[in-house]
Amino acid sequence: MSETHLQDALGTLKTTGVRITPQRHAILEFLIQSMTHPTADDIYKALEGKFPNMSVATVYNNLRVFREVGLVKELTYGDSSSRFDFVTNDHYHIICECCGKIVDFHYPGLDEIEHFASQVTGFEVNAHRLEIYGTCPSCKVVSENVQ
Amino acid sequence: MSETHLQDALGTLKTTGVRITPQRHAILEFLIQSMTHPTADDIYKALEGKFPNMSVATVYNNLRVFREVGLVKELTYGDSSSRFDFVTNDHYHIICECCGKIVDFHYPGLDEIEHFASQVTGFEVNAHRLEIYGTCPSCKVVSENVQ
DNA sequence: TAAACTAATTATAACAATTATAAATTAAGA
DNA sequence: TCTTAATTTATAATTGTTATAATTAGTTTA
Repeated sequence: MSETHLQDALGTLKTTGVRITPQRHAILEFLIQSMTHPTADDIYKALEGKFPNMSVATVYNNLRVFREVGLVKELTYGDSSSRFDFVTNDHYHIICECCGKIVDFHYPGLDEIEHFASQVTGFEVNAHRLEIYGTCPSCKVVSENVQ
Repeated sequence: MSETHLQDALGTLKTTGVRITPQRHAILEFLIQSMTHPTADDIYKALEGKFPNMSVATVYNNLRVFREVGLVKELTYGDSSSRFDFVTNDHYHIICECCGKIVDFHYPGLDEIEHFASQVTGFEVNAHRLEIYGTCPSCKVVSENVQ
């Protein structure tokens, strides 16, 4: 399954005329198999072993390229650094305010609110972003024990 | 109306034991009357005339204080710097991907999706964040003329 | 009202994420 | 294989934000 994702992604690069370098291959592979929505630095560190000479700039450059061709989504939260998410089918994120964990969940599109906003503001709507914030099960346990 | 907001905000500061300084007064005033969701630097520049000696740190410190007492919301988008929004009643934002304009609109809460996410993930839900992206009316006109 | 205490401001330096630059390298088509 | 333009690397620069320490100013208490 993730193998198919990788093949699809490489196909996308080919058709959009983006060269497939070993670094790009590795970054994509890591993003696909990673369930943790890594930061640029996470990716850099994870690939240090395979590419001892890789520059941080390469990671940033390629994440931008991937974003531009629609393979990757950039998630910006309050904290300093962006997180990157390989785009598969549409899903939303729920984020633990205690430990920062991000969990995916699926939900039918919010067409209604998009339509409403478009009516009210006169904008032409393209997309939306939704996140839910709360406390994950394991942090809940911890906070109960503290009390 | 915005006068009331200011009074309410000052009241909140008083009850939470946060000192009301001229700088804080001015930052709040600016945030309330501003319809543009300014960055910290916008605020700093706007108050330069009134407070020639004010430090950027003061702006950041106070925005953090305001956020902590719930007067202000920090909005982080892809671009480098955060934007700050005086919290009135609940509203959402629609953002123009062309010119960056942010427009408020009201919509009933999305309790259903919060509840759903909570069920599916086991999180305890606190809040959510929703933004709509699109093209604002004036940018639409421009892009039509270009074609 | 004055003194004392504490919080806030200022100026500055430090930091960290990201981007720009230029030289060296390399993927991919002819 | 050769050529060319894209990519990588190494490094420096930039920028938003935070930390620090000294100064200033609100607030409380006597």
